[in-house]
Amino acid sequence: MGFSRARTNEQKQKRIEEVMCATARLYDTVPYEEITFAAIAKEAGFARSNLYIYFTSKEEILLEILVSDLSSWYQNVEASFHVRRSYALEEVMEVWTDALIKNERNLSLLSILFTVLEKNVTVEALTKFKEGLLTVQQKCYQLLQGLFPTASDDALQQFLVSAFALAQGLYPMTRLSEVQLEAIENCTLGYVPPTFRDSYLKACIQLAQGLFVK
Amino acid sequence: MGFSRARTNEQKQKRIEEVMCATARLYDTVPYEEITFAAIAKEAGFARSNLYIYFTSKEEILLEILVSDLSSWYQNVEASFHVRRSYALEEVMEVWTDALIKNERNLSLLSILFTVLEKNVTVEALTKFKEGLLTVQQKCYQLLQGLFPTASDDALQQFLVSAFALAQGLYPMTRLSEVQLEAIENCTLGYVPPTFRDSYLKACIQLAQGLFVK
Amino acid sequence: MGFSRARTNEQKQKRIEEVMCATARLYDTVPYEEITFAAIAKEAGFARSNLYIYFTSKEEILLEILVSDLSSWYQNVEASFHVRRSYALEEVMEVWTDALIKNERNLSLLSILFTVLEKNVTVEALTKFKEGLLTVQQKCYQLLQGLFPTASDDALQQFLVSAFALAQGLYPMTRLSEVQLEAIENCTLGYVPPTFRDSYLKACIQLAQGLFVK
Amino acid sequence: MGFSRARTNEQKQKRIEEVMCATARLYDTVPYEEITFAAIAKEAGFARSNLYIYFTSKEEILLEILVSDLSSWYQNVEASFHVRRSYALEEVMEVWTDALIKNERNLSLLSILFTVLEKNVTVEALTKFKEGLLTVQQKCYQLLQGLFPTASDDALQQFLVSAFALAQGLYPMTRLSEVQLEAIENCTLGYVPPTFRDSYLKACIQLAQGLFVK
DNA sequence: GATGAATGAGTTTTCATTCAT
DNA sequence: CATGAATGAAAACTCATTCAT
Repeated sequence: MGFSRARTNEQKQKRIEEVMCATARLYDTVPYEEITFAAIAKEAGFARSNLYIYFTSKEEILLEILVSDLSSWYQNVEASFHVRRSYALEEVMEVWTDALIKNERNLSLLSILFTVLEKNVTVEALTKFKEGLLTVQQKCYQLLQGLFPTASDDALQQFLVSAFALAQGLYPMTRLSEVQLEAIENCTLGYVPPTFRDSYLKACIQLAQGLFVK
Repeated sequence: MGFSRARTNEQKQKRIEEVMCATARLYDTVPYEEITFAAIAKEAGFARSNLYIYFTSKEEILLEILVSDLSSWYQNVEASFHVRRSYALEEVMEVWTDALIKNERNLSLLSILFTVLEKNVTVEALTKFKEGLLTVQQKCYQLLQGLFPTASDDALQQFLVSAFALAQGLYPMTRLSEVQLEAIENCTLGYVPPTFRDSYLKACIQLAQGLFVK
Repeated sequence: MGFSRARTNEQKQKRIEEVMCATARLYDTVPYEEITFAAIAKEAGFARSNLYIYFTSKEEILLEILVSDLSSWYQNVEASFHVRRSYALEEVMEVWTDALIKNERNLSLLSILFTVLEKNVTVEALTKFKEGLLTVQQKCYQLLQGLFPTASDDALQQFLVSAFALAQGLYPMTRLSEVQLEAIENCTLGYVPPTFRDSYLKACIQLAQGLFVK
Repeated sequence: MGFSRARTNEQKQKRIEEVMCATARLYDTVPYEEITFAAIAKEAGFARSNLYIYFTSKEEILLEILVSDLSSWYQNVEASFHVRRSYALEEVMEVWTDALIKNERNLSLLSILFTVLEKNVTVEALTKFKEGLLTVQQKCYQLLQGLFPTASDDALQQFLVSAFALAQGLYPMTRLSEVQLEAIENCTLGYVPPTFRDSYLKACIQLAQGLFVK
């Protein structure tokens, strides 16, 4: 009962997804350090040692989740532009931003991508991830190229890098834990944490101006 | 007795600095997870249990180091502008950027500030840190106000947030480990990692344009 | 049906030999503890669980290998004496020793036979092995009897036991790992590890003197 | 209650001895693979993690035990010869053999010294052990030199190596487990396991003849 | 105040073995 | 017969933390 063996490739794929789901659920509920193979196994409902068949570290799993999140984010963005007409810069940036906000886990994972996830992973796993990441990045590039045909290649690249870096840096400033909020309240100097949508949108519009400079 | 207490406090302060130095040294040489109370104690040359008198977690120590790094960064920036004359936006941004680059540990710590450091620390320690952080931030604000007197408060705040977020997000994209570099090389799609100075400077100049919009 | 069973038995025998070969290859290349059912299965190229049909522990496999090694060693020795003439004691011992040296794995397995292999094996497997071992031993006895017709039964038995025990004890003293060699070098007291051929030959000649005592 | 902290060096030494005793007790009662840090800790009555302060592997502990056993064996042998007179070869060998038999654990550890213990140990630990081993070996050498003044250096060395190798190889042939005994009984060919004292003594006397050859 | 021995909890990892297919 | 996913158990090891001195 309860547990059928993963025999065919599809079943195996299903197992992998079960692990990813369990990990994602954990990621949404407990702090990062509490995500261990033990916790994932418990959440997924199978033996810890069984996980080793599919993954070799939690970072590997999280990278897999991130690729999937990024892909669906991109599809979201792309879908918003299928109509054949030209868009104002502000419109484009709003779509871009709102698609990001739609999947918070995506933003959250991006925030620790280079500092945590990529630092604790084998070359093989990272190569696989990068392949996926660069694919999305390239699609973004082509999409922007279509939307802003007058922009130079360099400017587009520069925008992409800045827009991602900004998202990665800004997001954790705007999603604060209880402890962080309390600490801010305790401060004598006033501080109002930024809102992601507002700050990111404004900054992106500003950065996007660079696309139209000769 | 008053004298004795002062002497004790001095000694205490000296101890604290020794711990910070040792931790900073470790941070510069070993990966983050390898910084443990055991390692710090060994590096500082005294008993592990002794550390508990001064700090309760490694994050607390790193926050302390970060405040100090940020302060000296700000002093660097400020010192560059003591002359009484007006500066071009590009000039200001270059100084700002180059001062950041001067202390890489500062950038590195900022990159994990909100995602790692602030998440594993007591309210008390975080409050103390935030107090220091906000002080520096306010000084930055005032400095920029002096340099760009026509900019609105909101625009200045928005710039500050974006500029910091960008630094935090961009830096780890540009300082890659061996594994990261190897993974990139393995990829079929080409990818050239951005340079911090170049990308950051360009983006900041772009962001700073927002200071002059009505 | 009888044919089919025969065919099955042949296949089974082939499988067994594949396992033995794979294990022997492993034994020659990796340290003992790294020889696991997982490693053997991988080396042999079939499923781990499949091994359980043929063997129940790695020691069982190694015992099988050892019997085979011992047999071929004995054949080697015997073949050297097929000529109808009498041999000097020294000559006999040289042949005996050189045949041993020819198959190092044999010596290596003998060195752990009583201490490791026989301690981790079922009675059934051990019985089967002992049967093979005693057969070889008896042939040795008869060969020596032929070569030294004046020697008493007791003396021959005593010689055989000593000669084997000596080989088992001496061999590991002469095949040292990197770590062992380094440790020896580090010692303040000088130590030159013995050479197997030289030490064994001399000792055997000495032991064989006992064959001619009344 | 029950457990005072090891503060002074003597107390620390006492702890080390407690660990060694516990390990020795285990060695006498359970098969080798069952001697783990967990088992030793349980036997010694302290926390497993505490063991890591004193030792880093069970082999290290067993080597320590072996040095101690060897030393007491040597003292035993030496003490038997304090009288100022000359001894017959047979007498010497009897003393030598009986001293060996007195400490069975010594013989048992020697039997796995080169094949098991020395293979799973750090260079540092092994160096320390070898230092001790060579010291005993040298004393043996000098003792034999005194007893057999006409023997050449080479012959003495050769004898020592052979005598030790023989002990190491012979002992496990004579101390058989239940399983081993049962397997022998099951065999169609008869086999009577040798007795250590008898076989070793005879072989040693034979080997010692080599001391008087020019 | 400083020390370092001692602890307990926890994680990672691997193995032999089973069992459904 | 053969497979390989799944399991449970256990080993090695490390860390933060406490506590007697």
